[in-house]
This record gives sequence, C-alpha cells and structure tokens, in this order.
Amino acid sequence: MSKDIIYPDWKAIRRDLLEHIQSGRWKPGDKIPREVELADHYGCTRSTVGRALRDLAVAGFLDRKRKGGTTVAPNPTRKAPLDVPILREAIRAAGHVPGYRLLHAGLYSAPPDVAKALGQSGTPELLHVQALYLADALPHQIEDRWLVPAMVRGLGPDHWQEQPVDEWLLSNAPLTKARIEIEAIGLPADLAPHMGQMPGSPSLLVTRISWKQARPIGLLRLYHATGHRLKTGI
Amino acid sequence: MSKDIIYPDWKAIRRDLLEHIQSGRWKPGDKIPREVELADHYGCTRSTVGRALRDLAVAGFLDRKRKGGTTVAPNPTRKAPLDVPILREAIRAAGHVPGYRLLHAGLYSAPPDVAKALGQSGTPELLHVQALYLADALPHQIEDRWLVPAMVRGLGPDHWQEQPVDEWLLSNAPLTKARIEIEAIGLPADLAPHMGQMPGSPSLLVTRISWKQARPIGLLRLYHATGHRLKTGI
DNA sequence: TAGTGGTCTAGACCACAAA
DNA sequence: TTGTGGTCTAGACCACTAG
Repeated sequence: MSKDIIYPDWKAIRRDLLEHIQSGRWKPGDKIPREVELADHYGCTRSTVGRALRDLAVAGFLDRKRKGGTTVAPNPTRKAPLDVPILREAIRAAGHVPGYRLLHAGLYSAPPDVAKALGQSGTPELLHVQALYLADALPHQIEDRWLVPAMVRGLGPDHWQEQPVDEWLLSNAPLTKARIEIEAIGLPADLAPHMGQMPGSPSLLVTRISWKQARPIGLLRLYHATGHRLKTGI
Repeated sequence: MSKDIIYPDWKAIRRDLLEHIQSGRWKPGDKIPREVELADHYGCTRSTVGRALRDLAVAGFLDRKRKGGTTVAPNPTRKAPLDVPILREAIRAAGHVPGYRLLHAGLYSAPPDVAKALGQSGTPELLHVQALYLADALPHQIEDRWLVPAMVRGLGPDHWQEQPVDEWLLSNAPLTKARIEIEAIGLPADLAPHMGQMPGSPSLLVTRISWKQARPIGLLRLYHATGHRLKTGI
C-alpha cells in the first residue's frame, strides 16, 4: 500500500487501490487485505473503504466473496460502454447537420424471421417504417423498424413524417430490455441506392430487439454507411 | 409511489423507483421527491434511499444536482456493455473448441498510419504479430497486432508460438486505457485465404489502441469471419 | 462454526448551485 | 443565502461460505 498520507476520501482510496492493481503489485488472483485492515491503514471506517472496494468490484477489477475475502479479478474482462443514442442527436453531436427522410411506412405482414425474433406466431401485421438519416445532406444511416402495434398505440403517420419514430418511442414506449447484435454485411440491393453506394458494399448492421418488461416492442435494423465506425473506449 | 409495504432494503427501493420511471408515472425531466421525503416514505434513513438513488443515477436514469434536486434523466442514453474478452476464452465460452495458428511475427517498420495512431514519430521498428484463431477448426478471427517493444519487454518468440500474445499481455502489460472502433470492411486480399473466404467479403473489424497510463502499448486489429456477430444487451 | 463482506442506522458536516 | 445531495462516522446485525 501507499506509505504516506491519510485519505478520508473514498475516491482517493479507490485510486490508491487501483494503482496497486494496475501497477502489478497486486496480481490477478491475489487476495488483498480485509476491509478492517484497509480501514485501519487509511485511517477511516469500514464503510468508507467498503465504498471504494465495492466500486472497484462493480467495475470488474475485484472479486468479492463473504468469508472468502477480496481478490484481484483473474480475468479483467473490461466492459466498453457502447452508446445507444438518439439517431439525430448522435449526428448533431458529431458536428454534422442532421437530416431525416421517410422512405416507407405502413402495416405489413412481418417476414417470418422478424415475427420469430419478436416472439409473434405466424405472420402478424406489424408496423413497418423505413427512413434515411443524413449527415450534412449525405446518407448516413438507414433505419428499418418493425413495431408491434399494440405496444405503440398513439404512434400515427404524423409522428414519422417529419420526426423520427426514434424520438417518439423514447418518451412514449421506453424500453426496459434490449438485445443488440452488430455484424458486417453487404448492403442489400434495395437499400444501396438510398445510400448512394453499390449493392454489396460492406456495411455495419446493428440489430436491436427491444422489450418493455417481457413484452416485445419491436425490431430495429440500423444500416450504416460504408466507412462509418462505432467508437467507444475504456 | 407504491402504496403498501415498507422496504428497509435499497434494492427493493431501487426497483420501486425504477418502476416509477419506466411506467411513465415519473416522466423525463420530472423532479422527484427529496431524499428526506423518500426516506420518510420508505421508512428508512437517508443513506439507504441515497444508495438506491445513486445507483439509478450512475445507470443513467436520474440526474442529480445539489440544491437542484433529483430529476428523471431527459435523454436515457443507455449504455450497452461490450465485452473485451480473451480471444480463446470467448471461443470456449461460446461452446467451441478454440484453436490458434501463428501466421507471422517479427520486428518491422510500422506503416505510417499505425505509427501515427500509436503516437510514434517516423517509421519505428515495432513488433508485428499476426495469428489466426479457430473455432472448431474453422477460421474465426484474425489478429493483427503492432506492439511497442519498450512496453512489452519480456515478450519473446516462445510467447507467441503456441500461446496467443493476448494472454501474455493480460498478465504482463495490463492496459489502463483503450480506444475501440468497430467498422465493416471488405476482407483484404492477403487475409481472405486464411479465412477461407473471397477478398472483399464483408468482415467486422475491431481496432483497439491501448495505453498503460499515457504510454501507448500497441494497436490491435481484429478481423472477424463473415457472419460473425458481436452481441450485447441492456 | 467462524470469518468475511453486505447492509442499515442516526446522526453530522460539507460542497455546491439555485433562488 | 439556503436547500439539496455527497460524504463520513461509529456502531450494529445479518448472510453467506470456506474451512
């Protein structure tokens, strides 16, 4: 542990403990001192070191078990937080002028794969919305949504002409759970022209299925322009 | 708030508060009761409701300001945690038998883009390692790494013949910071044969630049087999 | 069974920002 | 200025689990 100062401050304690881990003085698998010992060392109560330790545990740096004590996580599986933003806001935040163009909307029989993903039997009538998002007037993303009508009551044509469905959903049908998949595909022939690209050009496809409690709301496929990157970090 | 039971339990309080938000009874922007009021309502101390509120705030559901009070977050930008796993472990966890084949290793002059990304001037000599990861004997991922020699002292040929560099790095040169980018590309002609695919087939490319404190460790490019998906959720 | 972390209390003082 | 959240204390009891 650090030799000198007394910190009555859980963030400082957290920093000090993390430094022990990242510098390698405490190695993966090592058992670290008990809460009481650390509290004594830092000159504070158990609650305060506990706060620091808990924080490091949820961040994945430590494993804690009652009676077993606290150990340095053997496999620092770091989690990189991936944003799930509002589409127009994300474009604006990147310093571009956002644009929105509705391509298609209406009630249609869902393809079997969509129906299955949403836990619907047969080929139910779902709300289908396709729209193009622009950044500085250039094609940026294509949104392809299938929504369960019962879950989006109140969503009408006026909600998708000028304003993305996205933004209506946020305040009117907030999701509680979602499954997200990211893959690389060749741009489908029917979408490529809207993107101003050749069919088959590599495109990032993000598929998101969302639920409210246990009830499926809808499926979103988001096709990104070739070259577009998702960025994150830890 | 819920009418009935008294919970002296911060997780139950968290659930109850979250239910208020997700059901829409508390809408984005709404001010919610003060800690003292909630403590009174739930029949516990301020610390306990504080714990629940803090948890919801870090999860992004609430905004808290001194004197300003606590409000429901206007823009629930949810974060989907993306794993940064050990490659062989990820394959094993997916229920496949992992394999590893070294393609190439040695000291080479780094291409300008790599040198620049790592903050190195000119065309420094960097350690270059390429390897193929297999899942059930089928090509799964290609790892393309450039490492700063000074940061990986002790990493020698014996460390990459049979065992992925990946696993050596984890315990010997842990990263403290990383920048991650995900994009869709056409598989380069030199890598496609190793993947058993045609050049240009859509491939998910994950690029990761990692640092230890402020010093760059290396750059990793991870090419995924066509059809391979990254999965996450919230 | 005994030792460890997990939680809670009933106070207190402080830091920040809104009025 | 004053109200709100942020933090800390000095205890206490409980829940889990390793030995």
